[in-house]
Amino acid sequence: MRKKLTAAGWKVSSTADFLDLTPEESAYIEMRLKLADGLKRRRKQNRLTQVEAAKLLESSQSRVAKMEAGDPSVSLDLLVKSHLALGSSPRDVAEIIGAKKANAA
Amino acid sequence: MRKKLTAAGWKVSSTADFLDLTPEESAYIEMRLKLADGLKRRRKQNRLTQVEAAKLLESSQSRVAKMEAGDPSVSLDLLVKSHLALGSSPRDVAEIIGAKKANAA
DNA sequence: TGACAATATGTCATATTTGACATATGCTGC
DNA sequence: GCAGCATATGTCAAATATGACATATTGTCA
Repeated sequence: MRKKLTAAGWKVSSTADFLDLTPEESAYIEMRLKLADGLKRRRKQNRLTQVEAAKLLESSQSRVAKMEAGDPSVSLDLLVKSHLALGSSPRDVAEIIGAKKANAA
Repeated sequence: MRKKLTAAGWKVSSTADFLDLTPEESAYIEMRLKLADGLKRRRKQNRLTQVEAAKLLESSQSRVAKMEAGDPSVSLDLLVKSHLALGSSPRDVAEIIGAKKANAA
């Protein structure tokens, strides 16, 4: 599997090498990836499966998977709302966005 | 004019008294209002009119007005993208979100 | 190996968001 | 008063996001 993340749809490694994106575009995508990552961590903290989380969020397992993958079909709105619904405070969200990197481990 | 903000569409005073919203809902709305407010400040720092900002953002004056008003028809995506396009860094965005209040003056 | 749970991926009808436009209101200086 | 800008509000067709569903992949435990 290696370090081939290529976060779905955008072909972006969360490390650095973007394609030909403007700084704003990469900043935007990095923010999304950080939120996506954070969401997965938050769900696991709560010891929920994607199915259970989906129920809480009144959504579907597939969409939760897409959220956590940073899929382009997921909006910032949904990412942030999901964070709040899973117990993140606005300050938590701010910290996730402001943090240095999004790497998973 | 007084302190009657009632941020468009949602009937929310940015001070405190929401209607019957869940904590997550009010947190979400507060985040939006902070970003909306911050966007107006950012635009003014850059000494742009809404028309000029709209050109930069490849949008329209009316939408810029709605963004700054925190209109429900504006998504978090658009608010954040606009911030980045007007020169805010992700850290700036994080600070705006994490800040205590959104009051205008 | 197989069975089972968790997660991922693809598609689609519906719902929401978009830029654009018209038009209204406000705000200065005359 | 009335130009002239700047900002606000309402509407709409086109674009995008949504939950739901089917199906595929990936574990993991025996």
